Amino acid sequence: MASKVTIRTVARRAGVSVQTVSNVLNSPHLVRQETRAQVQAVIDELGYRASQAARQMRSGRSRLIGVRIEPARDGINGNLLDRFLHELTEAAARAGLRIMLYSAVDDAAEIRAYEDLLASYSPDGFVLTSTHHDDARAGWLLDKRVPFVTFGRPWGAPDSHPWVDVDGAAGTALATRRLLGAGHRRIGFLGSPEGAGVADDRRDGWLAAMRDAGLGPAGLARHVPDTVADGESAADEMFDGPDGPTALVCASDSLALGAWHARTGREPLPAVIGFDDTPVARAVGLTTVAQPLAEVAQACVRLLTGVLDGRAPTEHVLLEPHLVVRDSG
Amino acid sequence: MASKVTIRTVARRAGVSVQTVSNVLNSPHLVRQETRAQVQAVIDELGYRASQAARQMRSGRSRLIGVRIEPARDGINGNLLDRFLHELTEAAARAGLRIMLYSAVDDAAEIRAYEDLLASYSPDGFVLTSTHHDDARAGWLLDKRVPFVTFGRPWGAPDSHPWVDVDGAAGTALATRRLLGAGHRRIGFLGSPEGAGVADDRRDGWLAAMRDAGLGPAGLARHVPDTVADGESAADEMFDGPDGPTALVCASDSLALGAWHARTGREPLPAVIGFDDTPVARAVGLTTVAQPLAEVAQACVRLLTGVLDGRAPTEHVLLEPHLVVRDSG
DNA sequence: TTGTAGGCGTTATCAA
DNA sequence: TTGATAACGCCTACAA
Repeated sequence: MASKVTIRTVARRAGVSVQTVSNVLNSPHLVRQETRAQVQAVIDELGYRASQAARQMRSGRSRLIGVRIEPARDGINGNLLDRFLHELTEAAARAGLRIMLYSAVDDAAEIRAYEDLLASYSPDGFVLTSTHHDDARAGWLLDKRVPFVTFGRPWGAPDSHPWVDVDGAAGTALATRRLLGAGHRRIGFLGSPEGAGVADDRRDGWLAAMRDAGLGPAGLARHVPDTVADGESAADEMFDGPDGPTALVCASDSLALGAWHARTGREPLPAVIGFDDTPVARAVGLTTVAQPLAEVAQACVRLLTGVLDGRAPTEHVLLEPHLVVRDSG
Repeated sequence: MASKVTIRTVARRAGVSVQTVSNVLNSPHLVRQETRAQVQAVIDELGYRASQAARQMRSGRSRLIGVRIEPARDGINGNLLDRFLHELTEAAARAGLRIMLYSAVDDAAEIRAYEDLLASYSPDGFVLTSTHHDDARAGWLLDKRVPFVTFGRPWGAPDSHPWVDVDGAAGTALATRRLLGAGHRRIGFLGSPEGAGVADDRRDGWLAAMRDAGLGPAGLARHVPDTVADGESAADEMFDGPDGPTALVCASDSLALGAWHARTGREPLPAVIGFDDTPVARAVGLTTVAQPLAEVAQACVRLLTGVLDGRAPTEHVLLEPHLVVRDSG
């Protein structure tokens, strides 16, 4: 292993003081053009990079972002967060930040992870996913004045931190309007249990689009646990019922896949639209609502760096989803 | 923010020197039982944790593991690495290690990422995934004496680093024997192009199982790019051909899903078995070969910590996959 | 068994 | 515009 290149190595080689090298890196405007170029050449030649550990000791900033990786649940929807993580890693890298992973099974465990991480690696901030009602995490971080952004609105809580989210209601409205345009009138909605922010948001988009079209939604909505099996049995019942729907807007690809199974063999074939554009949707040819994950990730990084730089502590971003049209509706 | 708790805070509060606190943490056996309990009580009370930055400056160890997160490709098989990442995060945490993410599009970019990371955050080691022939990464790391483990054998290269892998041949043999047991005789194999280690390995298992059963594999193997569309058209051709297979062992769930589409409507219905137990397989009811990812992750951590502690530089672990039986075969 | 001194590599302060 | 010096928090010698 080549002996370590430190700021001193560079300084000596360039014939300047270590402070000058540090300035070239952190405050280039303080250094004379000529000196700067000279020092930069040595830096490039030696492939010098400042040690994060030393830098952090002095500056207090780790350039680390903590992100939770969830245990693989259902596997269909969980995939969404994995794709988000990919995008976030790249967006963070562009801002000079690295992602550090931790796992936790619930809010309380996640808060313990914060304590642990903050006291040892001291990440500069966190990106939280899957916000929900009575979310204990935001309050804790706010209280400790730890910078963070959430992917997901602060459901039912005041707007006291930066967040990025995708307009779920706009997504289901998009899906509903497409089905209306195709001539459907009895368009059902299949979602997860009411009370969760995301679930209600997606239902409201369908509801609004139906009402805008002058249609009554009576009896056309069902709420079941977010699994393929529950989706299938609920869709079967809906299709079988009197005045059953001819098309179904689903709040997730898991439910939509259940509905996709339930519709086979029926005549005429009911339309089904899912949500999240997961690999499963692509694989079976399910029309679905897609979230702009790359944009979400970029916005998260932008808002978080904003907070780190002491700007705009409660800005937020709401992005529009779009429809990916395949065979099912 | 509560003012920072350092080793001095703890020392003062416990009425001992900082050295004693450090010893309680790092060499408890040097400290008298009574003193140790006393100091530990203060540590717990204050929630003290040693600063990684300071610790790393002294000890040179970051307790960080670098892991590449790949751009989401096909989405079906890429999911495997995401699940592995979940397991790895947890296994690493149990060993007091944290995962730091980076992304790279090819070997060269990944090596640049190593240089970058090693010079700034200096992770203690790396976990590499997706090893392949002429893999430039292992050689580079070996040369720089950077500790690492691979999930994947050193295909075609000498056994000069620790690795963990799943026996792909055993997996396809398992699948083939199941089909043989169900009475099939013309069992085809659908895999990705030959020459890649993983691809050949999985083909060999099918081949061996066929020969063991006294059956000739002539004309029963096809190799196409690893996508659903290629899988579908190849499977269609195979099923349509003279003496076409009545069952298909596939080297991935992507190919198997293609075959799953191709088989519908045929009489009798051909059997199809996939590989990797991805969410898509679960969703459509595909029988598939599952890799023990939690065990792989644990083994990776065990081998890597072994290297970090200066032990067993070339140990390796080959794990057995198992069959997840669903509807398709 | 406990305490003291020094240094890891960097950046902020201040002086030149 | 540049340079010397101190300090961040910890751990390893070494001394008591």
